[in-house]
Amino acid sequence: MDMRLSKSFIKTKKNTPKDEVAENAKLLIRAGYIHKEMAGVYVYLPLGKRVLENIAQVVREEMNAVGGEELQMSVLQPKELWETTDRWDDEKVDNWFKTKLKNGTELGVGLTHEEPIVDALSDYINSYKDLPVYVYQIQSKFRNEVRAKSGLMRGREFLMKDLYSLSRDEEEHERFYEKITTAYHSIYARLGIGDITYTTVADGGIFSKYSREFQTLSEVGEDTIYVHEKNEIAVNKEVLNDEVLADLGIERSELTEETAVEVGNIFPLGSKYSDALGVFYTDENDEKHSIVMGSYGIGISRLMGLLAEHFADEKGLVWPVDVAPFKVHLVSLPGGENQADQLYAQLEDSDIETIYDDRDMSAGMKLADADLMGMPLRIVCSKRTATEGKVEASLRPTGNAELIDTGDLSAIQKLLES
RNA sequence: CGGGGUGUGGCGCAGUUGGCUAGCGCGCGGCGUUUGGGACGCUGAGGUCGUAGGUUCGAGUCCUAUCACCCCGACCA
Repeated sequence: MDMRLSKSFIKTKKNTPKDEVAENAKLLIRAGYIHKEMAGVYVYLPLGKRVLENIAQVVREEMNAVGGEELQMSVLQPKELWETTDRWDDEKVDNWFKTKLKNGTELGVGLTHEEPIVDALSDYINSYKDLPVYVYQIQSKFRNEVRAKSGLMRGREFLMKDLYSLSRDEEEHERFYEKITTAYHSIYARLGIGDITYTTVADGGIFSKYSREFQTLSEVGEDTIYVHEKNEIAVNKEVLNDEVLADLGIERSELTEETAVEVGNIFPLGSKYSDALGVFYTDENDEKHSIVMGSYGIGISRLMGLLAEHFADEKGLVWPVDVAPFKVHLVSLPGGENQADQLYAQLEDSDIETIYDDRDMSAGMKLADADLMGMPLRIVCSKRTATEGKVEASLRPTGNAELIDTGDLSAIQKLLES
């Protein structure tokens, strides 16, 4: 992909709109990653789109690894399905976006997909041989939040991965529940927040005693959790009581209070939805059984906001390598244009994704932009480096510069892996 | 949905007790000089002041309504 800044419409900004307060949105707007369409609704510009895709890809790989099959549900949903499970009423679920067909038929705009998933899969599930089934999608969700805030962290339209499991019994469900907990941790580890993300005991709703949240420590979080450092778990403030402590076999005094961002939540659903929608399976003896379900969410766009804000420094964004829209930010300064052109061609031929700042602008502005945009590795070509037959490489997190031989792609690769 | 606040060129802001042609910085176009940390000179384009009513000789400024946005709270992935 040719990504020369001189040809792209992307531009950085010095000022951010004054009505944007959340640090993640401010940074991403200034750096040219997103555009604010309205409160809680953002447009993903080319750079932002690539970040979103990269995060989604990490999630996708881990979901596939535990047997997930990706599909895409519809955003428009029929009212009847939700009436079956008594979730259509605004009294029950108050953040629906609802709309109507020309003939007056009411429709829901997807905010979650338990009912439609069960309904769609009912065509394919009859026997015990058809189970278990693990399906997921990565799709925009719409929720009519009374108050959008915190930039990408709480929008009205947001990208989410939701997986649904349909198992033969509690035991089979349990096994998958544990497996996906492990998969979630792999995801957070790959995104660079593994060490500050805790499996957290949270409210289980009506289906089970507890659900599991995945909470990442961050001052910008909306949740308060109590971390048990030794056991590497946490308890959401909402459910912190003697009973929970007893269930977990821990003491109140061992917990420390932290602020965190919910980056995932997994729920045991029992057979509420499958029963209500009349979807069962028959076993070897031709006996009818309920299907045990679970649902598993990860907010992709929220993660983007969190990562943007978490890794940023006073100069701008700092992306983890796996998430960065481009791995290398190549900058040409006067006298280094030819050297940079050549290197760009080489990088293009290899699979090292590179954004090339070939604009005719002052050095200070180009270097500041490179910092702001936050690619992991910056390479500068200038009169100085061209004369020496070297290029200057510096890693964004540290800023430490070193000279490497022109065209030494393996040195570049090595730096990216460090 | 309760409380608080803000709407003036693309962005950030100023605009006096109502007064004359609505300013400034950044950004943008042209020309020239510059070039390792957000360069400079000259020059130019761009706004019926959120919207709709009203008061007044006269409204960015006062009144009413309305819309949008932000913050705190409640709620939520």
